[in-house]
Amino acid sequence: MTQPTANSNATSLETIFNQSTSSLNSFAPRLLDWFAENGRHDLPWQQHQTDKPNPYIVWLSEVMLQQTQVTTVLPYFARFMTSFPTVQDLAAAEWDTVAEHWAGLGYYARARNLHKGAKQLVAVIDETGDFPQTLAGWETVSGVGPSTAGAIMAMGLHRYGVICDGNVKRVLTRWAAIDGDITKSATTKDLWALAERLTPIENSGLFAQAMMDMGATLCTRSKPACLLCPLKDDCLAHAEGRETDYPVKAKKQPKPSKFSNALLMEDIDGNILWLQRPDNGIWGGLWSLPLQFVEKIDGKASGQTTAKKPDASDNKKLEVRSSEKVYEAEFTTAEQIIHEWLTENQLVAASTSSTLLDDDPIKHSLTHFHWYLTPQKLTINAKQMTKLNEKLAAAEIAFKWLSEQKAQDSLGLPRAMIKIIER
DNA sequence: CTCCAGGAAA
DNA sequence: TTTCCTGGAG
Repeated sequence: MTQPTANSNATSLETIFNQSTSSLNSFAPRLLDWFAENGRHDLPWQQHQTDKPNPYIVWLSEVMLQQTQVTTVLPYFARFMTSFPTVQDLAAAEWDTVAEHWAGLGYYARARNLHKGAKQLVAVIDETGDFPQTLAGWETVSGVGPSTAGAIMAMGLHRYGVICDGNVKRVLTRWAAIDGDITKSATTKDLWALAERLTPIENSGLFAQAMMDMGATLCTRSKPACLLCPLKDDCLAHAEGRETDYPVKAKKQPKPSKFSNALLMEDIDGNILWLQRPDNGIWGGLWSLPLQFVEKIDGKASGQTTAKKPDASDNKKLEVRSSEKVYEAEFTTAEQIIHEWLTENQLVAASTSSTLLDDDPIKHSLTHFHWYLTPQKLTINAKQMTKLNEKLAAAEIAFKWLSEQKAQDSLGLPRAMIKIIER
C-alpha cells in the first residue's frame, strides 16, 4: 500500500536523515524498551528512578564524563560527592583542594570551569532560589556546552533536553549511514537535527541515558554487538556490514615531539621544589616539577623508533635558543626565572658532571604532541635556595618545597609527575 | 609500543 | 579550527 500524501510529504522533508518516517518514529520506543531490559540502572549519578532529581549530581557527573569513561570517573565522582556533597560546598572550596580531587582525570580546564561554575550556580540559587531551569541558563555556566546542558535538562531536571555527544554521534552515523566528516560543523549540525528528531518530548532523560548506554555497551567503536541491538533491522551501516566505517573522521596529522628536562631540585632537608602552573595551557592550575625546554621536532621522527635522549649538547642548544622566540613560547614565567638562576649558578653547565644526573626520559603523549621528560636531580645549598625563593616570591609564583610523598598526597599532580616520582 | 576517543573554550 | 590529558584497544 502506498503512503498517504501527508506522509509522503513528511518523508521527503526527512530524506536528509536517510531513514523513513516509520523508522524515525519507532527509534525511541525500540531504544527505550531495550534500555528498560538491558541498560545500566545502577550508576551512582543516575536520577531516572527518582521524582526529585538532583541537578548538582548530574552536572558534576556530566562534566567528569565529558571526555572520560564511566569506570575511570566512578572513584573520582565518589570522592567529590564525599568532600563536596552540595554545590555550595564545591563553590566554597579552595582551588587547590578541587585540583587535588581532580588530579589524574585530565583536561584540567574542566576542573577550573567546574569550580567557577559552582560559584556561578550558587549565585543563581541565591538569587532565584533554585538551579537554572532552562537550556540557555545552563549554557551560560562555565564548562557546560550544548550537549552537557541538554543532558542536565533531561536527566538532572526531568525536563526536555537533547544530547549529541560522541556516543550519540557513533550510533546515529551508523544507523543513518551519515558519511560526512563528524569533525566538520555541517555534519555536526545534521547530527544534532537528527538527534532532535529522534528524542521523544516525554522521557527525553531516559532516552539520553539509553543512547549513552547503547553507545558505551553495544554500539562500540570496534566490535559492536549488533545482534543484541534494537536498531539492527533498519541500521544502514549494519545492512552493508560496514559498522566500523562510521563515524567518518579526517585523518590526524602526525604529532610533533617535545623534549624537556624535569628538575628534581633537592634542598638540604631532602625536599623538592614544586611549581603551580599558570591557569592556561598544559596542566593549568596543577603542580609540576620545574621543566626546562630542550627542543621540539616536527611530525614523526623519521625512521627513529626510540626516544631521543637529550644530552649535554642539547643543553648547549638551550643556551643558544634561549635568546630566540622559542624561549618565551616554551617556558612559564617561573621556569624562566629558574633557568636564569641555574645559569647564574652555573648549574646547567655542570650537567655533564655528577651534579646533574641524567636518567631515561618518560614519554607522555598529549593530544597534539609527544612529550619526553628527562628527570634530572640536583642538590641546592641553603644560600642558593634562599636566593631562588626570593626571586620566585618577587614574581608572585606559587611554589612549595615538599618531599615526593607529601607532594603526591597533598598537591594536584598530573599523571606525568606521578610517573616521574614513582621512578 | 602506537593509535584512538572525547566537549568546551578560545 | 586548535588546544587541552588519560586510559584502553589494537
